[in-house]
Amino acid sequence: MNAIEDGLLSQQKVISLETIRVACKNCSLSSLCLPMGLSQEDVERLDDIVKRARPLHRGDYLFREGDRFRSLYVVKTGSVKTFAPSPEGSEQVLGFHLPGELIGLDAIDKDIHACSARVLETSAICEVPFAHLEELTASIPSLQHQMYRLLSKEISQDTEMLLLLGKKNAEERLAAFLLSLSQRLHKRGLSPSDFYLSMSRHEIGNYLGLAVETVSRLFTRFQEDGLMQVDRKHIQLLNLPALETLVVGSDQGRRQQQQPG
Amino acid sequence: MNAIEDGLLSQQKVISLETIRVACKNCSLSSLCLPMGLSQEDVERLDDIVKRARPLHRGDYLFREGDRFRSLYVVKTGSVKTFAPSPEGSEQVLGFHLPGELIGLDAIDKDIHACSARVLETSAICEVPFAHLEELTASIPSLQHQMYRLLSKEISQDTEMLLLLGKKNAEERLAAFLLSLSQRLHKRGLSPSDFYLSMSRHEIGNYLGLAVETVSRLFTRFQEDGLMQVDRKHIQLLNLPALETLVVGSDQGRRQQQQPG
DNA sequence: CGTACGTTTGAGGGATATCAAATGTGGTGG
DNA sequence: CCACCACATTTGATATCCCTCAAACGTACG
Repeated sequence: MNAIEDGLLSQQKVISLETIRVACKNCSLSSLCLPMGLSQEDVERLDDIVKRARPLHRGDYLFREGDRFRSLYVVKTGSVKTFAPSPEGSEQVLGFHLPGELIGLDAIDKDIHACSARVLETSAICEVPFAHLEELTASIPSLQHQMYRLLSKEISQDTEMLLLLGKKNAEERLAAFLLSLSQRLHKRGLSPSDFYLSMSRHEIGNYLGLAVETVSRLFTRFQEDGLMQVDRKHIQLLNLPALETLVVGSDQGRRQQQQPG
Repeated sequence: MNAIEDGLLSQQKVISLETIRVACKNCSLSSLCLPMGLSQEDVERLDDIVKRARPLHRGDYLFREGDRFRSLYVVKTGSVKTFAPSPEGSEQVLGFHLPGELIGLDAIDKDIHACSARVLETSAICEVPFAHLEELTASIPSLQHQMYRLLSKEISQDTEMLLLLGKKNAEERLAAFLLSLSQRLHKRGLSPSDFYLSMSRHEIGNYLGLAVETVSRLFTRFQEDGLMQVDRKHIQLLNLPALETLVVGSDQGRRQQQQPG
């Protein structure tokens, strides 16, 4: 289960690890290399279009807002944040991207990047020229389906985030954030309860729609409550079930619902 | 420009209105029927898979959360809301869908609907069986590209909404909501400044992450300020430029930004 | 015509932003 | 290696936006 995305495995027939290994010989795009039903040949075609990962460093840009859209990017190791300029200077952090995750899908429509992507720590990133990928998907139906699923999944994730920002209070938001990181790292075979944050408190707050101070206070509180151990960027989640309970909330963390017709 | 989506026309070579008319003879999916480069034959193939619009009434469900995913839906006339159950009873309104807009893209990934779609007023809705559409896109490259763009566009829209919920205050949110409706209606050839709201104040509040009372008070205030005329569900926007100014905000409507590395 | 519900308006309180300042940390240059 | 600076984080005090509670009113529908 290590380097493999849950969602991609589910609903798919079992395939040999060999197939995966070959497809990922570039460690290129675990998200894309799993479309089942690909022949060895197809897998190699997919692999061929992927540019090998080059190491990037903190602060480097994958692309900037306004750039022409050319490629998707897959995080191999490290992490990346995407953010959009809010009118007038300030920014909205749109997401943090961990190993195995795809960046740039939102730019297909306009053919221009509407957000910027910046590397948070030394990272290895693969580039997938979209034009090539698109050609390939036209001739490999299962790959096409995979692409639809990836795009659709991105929409689902945004939807979840909308729910978070629209309905959750500060406590629930931070708990959800921590659990999300935990689960995503776990999928990649890393520890779900012991990890380093590559982003600042400021960036976390921005992402969650909270002030830095609120984030800081919550970290302190969570620690006091025995939910986690915080040491600078080093995080240890001591009570995952409790965090999950927090996220669900008593459902009255904030605001109310609407009624039928 | 009437029944045609801006975004779909842009970046596309000019085509004859005839082509569009044919493709839309079902009034099926104006969002999908515009992929340029389709032969007359292709257009007919696309058209054939679309089930004709049937009239639905307020409260009818297009699908419910948990339903197996089979089709996308295109609003022909009327309006639809989508909403997801928040854990424990309450709901989060995810979106309001006006004529020409597509519903259901988020369900492709899991093959199960994660949200419900409910008709807000008597509406005509077209159904597009996704399996058929997918087959078709495999053999018509430009249609495939169109699908990618539609999915991508959905992501961009969610992203914008994230920014709204994360960074805007109540006033800015409502102004943005009104402008969004205005612009989308305008695209469909309807008045951008005079329309009826098919959703309740409650639903608007839920969607925007605000309490009903706040929405109501803001309507009152906007009216006092001469920005709009409100009579029950009937809305007249009297000062679109001023609303736009409101949306952009002085950029300090709420919260702050993060800093570089 | 009555009941239910959607909307509006008012009063008050609470969650979280904002302001301010102390402390901790990492990097730089002397 | 230390002094220094910039900045990240934490902590405290205060302000404010918006939610919550409450009630009146309007409207729709049986």
